[in-house]
Amino acid sequence: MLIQVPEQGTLADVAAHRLAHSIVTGELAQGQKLNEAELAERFGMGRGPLREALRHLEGMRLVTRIPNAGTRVVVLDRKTLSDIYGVREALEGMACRLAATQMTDEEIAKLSKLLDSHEEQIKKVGGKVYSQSERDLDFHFQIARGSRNEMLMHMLGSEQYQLLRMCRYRTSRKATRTKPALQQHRQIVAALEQRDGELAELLMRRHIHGAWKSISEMIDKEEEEAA
Amino acid sequence: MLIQVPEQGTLADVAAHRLAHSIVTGELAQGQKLNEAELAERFGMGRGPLREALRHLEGMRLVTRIPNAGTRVVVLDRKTLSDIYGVREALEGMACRLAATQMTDEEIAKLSKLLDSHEEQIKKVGGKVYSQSERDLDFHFQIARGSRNEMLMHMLGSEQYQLLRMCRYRTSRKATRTKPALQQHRQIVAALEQRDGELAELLMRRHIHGAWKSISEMIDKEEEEAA
DNA sequence: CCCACTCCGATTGTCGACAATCTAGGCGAA
DNA sequence: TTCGCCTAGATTGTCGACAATCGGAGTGGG
Repeated sequence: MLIQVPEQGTLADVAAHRLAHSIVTGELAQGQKLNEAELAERFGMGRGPLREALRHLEGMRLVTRIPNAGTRVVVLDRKTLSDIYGVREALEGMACRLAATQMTDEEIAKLSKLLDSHEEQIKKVGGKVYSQSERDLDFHFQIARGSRNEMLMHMLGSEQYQLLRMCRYRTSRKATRTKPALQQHRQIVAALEQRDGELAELLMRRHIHGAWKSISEMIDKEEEEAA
Repeated sequence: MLIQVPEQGTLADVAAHRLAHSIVTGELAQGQKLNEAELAERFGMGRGPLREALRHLEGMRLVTRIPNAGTRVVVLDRKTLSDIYGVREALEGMACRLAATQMTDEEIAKLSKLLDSHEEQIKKVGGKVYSQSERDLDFHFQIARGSRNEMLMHMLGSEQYQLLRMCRYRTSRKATRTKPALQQHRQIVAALEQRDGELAELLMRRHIHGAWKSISEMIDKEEEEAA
C-alpha cells in the first residue's frame, strides 16, 4: 500500500521513484552529489527524463539544486528535523481533529485492525523493527486521508512522508519505542471512535512531540559517539 | 520584495517564474491546457527547459500533469480553496505562535511600519485594492519568516503563496474587507509585541477563518450570478 | 440513426550532440 | 612557500530531431 508501483508512466516518473527510494534507504548518502550522466546510464535512460525527475525531487525537498553546480541529496541536520517535526505536529493534529468527524466507522475499524496486526508483529520479532516504521507511517497516512483535506494529504503524504521515511532509516536500527507508540496509537483510535476531535488532536500532538524528543536524544547520543 | 527577479539562472527557472506569473494573474485561465511547443516558442527556448519548468510548477501544485495527455492549469474550485484555507489556518497560526518568541524587536517594528504604509495606501485610493493583496501577503510572509522554521516558510511561501495570490486575483476586484483585515493585522502585531504567542495564534486563526468566510460568500454570489 | 473501427494530425516523451559553465591541477611570479 | 592565473577535463544547460502515444474526424456496418 505504501510502495506505489511506478513502473508505468513516463521514464521521468520512474526515475523519480527509484531515486527517492535510493535516497530514503540511504543508498545515496546525505549530501552526496548526483551525477546526471552516471545516473542516466544506470537507469538506462537519457539525461532529459532524469533532469525532470531531479526537478520533481527538488520540489519534494529530497535534493537541493544549485544552478551550474549540480544537485545534491538533502542533509537532514538537527534543525531541519526539528522543523519537520514541528510542522508535522500542527498538520497531523489538524488531520486528527478532522478525521474524528470525517472518517467512516469502517475506516476507523480498519485503522484499529491495522494496529492489531502491528501489535502481533511486535510480539513476533524484535529484529524486524524497520517494518514497524512503515506501518507506523501507514497509520499516520490513513489518518491524513481521513481528514478529507486534499492539501493536507498531499503535504503529509507526498512531501513530508519521504523525508520522514528517510529519517526513520537513520534511527530505526537502534532500539525504538515501539510499545509506547503503539499504546498512543490505540488512544488516538479510541478518541476517533468517540468522535472526539479535540482529544484526538491533543493525543496526536503529544505522540509526535514525544517521537521528536526520542529522536532528538538519539541524535545527541550519535553525536557523542562521533565525538 | 515579493516579486523575485529570476532573470538569472537557468532558462527553466525563468520559464517557471514567467509561467507562475501568467497563471496567478489569470493570463492563463484555470483548466487551460498548456502546449509545450507553443510556450517554448513564446519564451524563446527549447522544450527541454520548459518541461523542467512544468515539473517544477507541478510540484508547486499550480498545474496538473497527466502522462501523455499534457499539463493543465490547476482549477481552484470551492473544495480546493476550502482545503487551502484550512491548512493555512493551522500553519499560519503556528507561525504566529513561534514568531511571538522568535522575532526580533526590529522585525516586529518593521512589521508595524508595514501596516502604517498599508493604512496610508488604503486612505489614498480605493481602486488600487490589488496592491493591498500583495501587501497583505507580504505581511503574512514576514510572520512566516519570523517563525524561523524553514519547512514552514517553504510551505507558506513557495507553495501556498502562489495559490493564494491566484485566488486573490479572482476575488480582489470586488470590494474586499481591507479595513477589518488591517484592524486584525494590528491586533496580531500587538500580540507579537507583547510576546504573547497563544494570543497571536488565536488572532491569526480567527483572521484567516474570517477571510475564508468572506471569500466563500463571494464565491456563492458569483455562482448565483452565473446561474 | 447510432456505434465501433480506422486512420491521421497533433502533442508528448525521449534521445543524442553541442555549447556554456564550473572545478581541479599545474605553472609561474612575488 | 604561497598566491594568483590559466588551461584542460568534466559536468551541466540547451537545442533540434525522432519515436511513441493520444484525440478526433471520417467511414462503414449493424
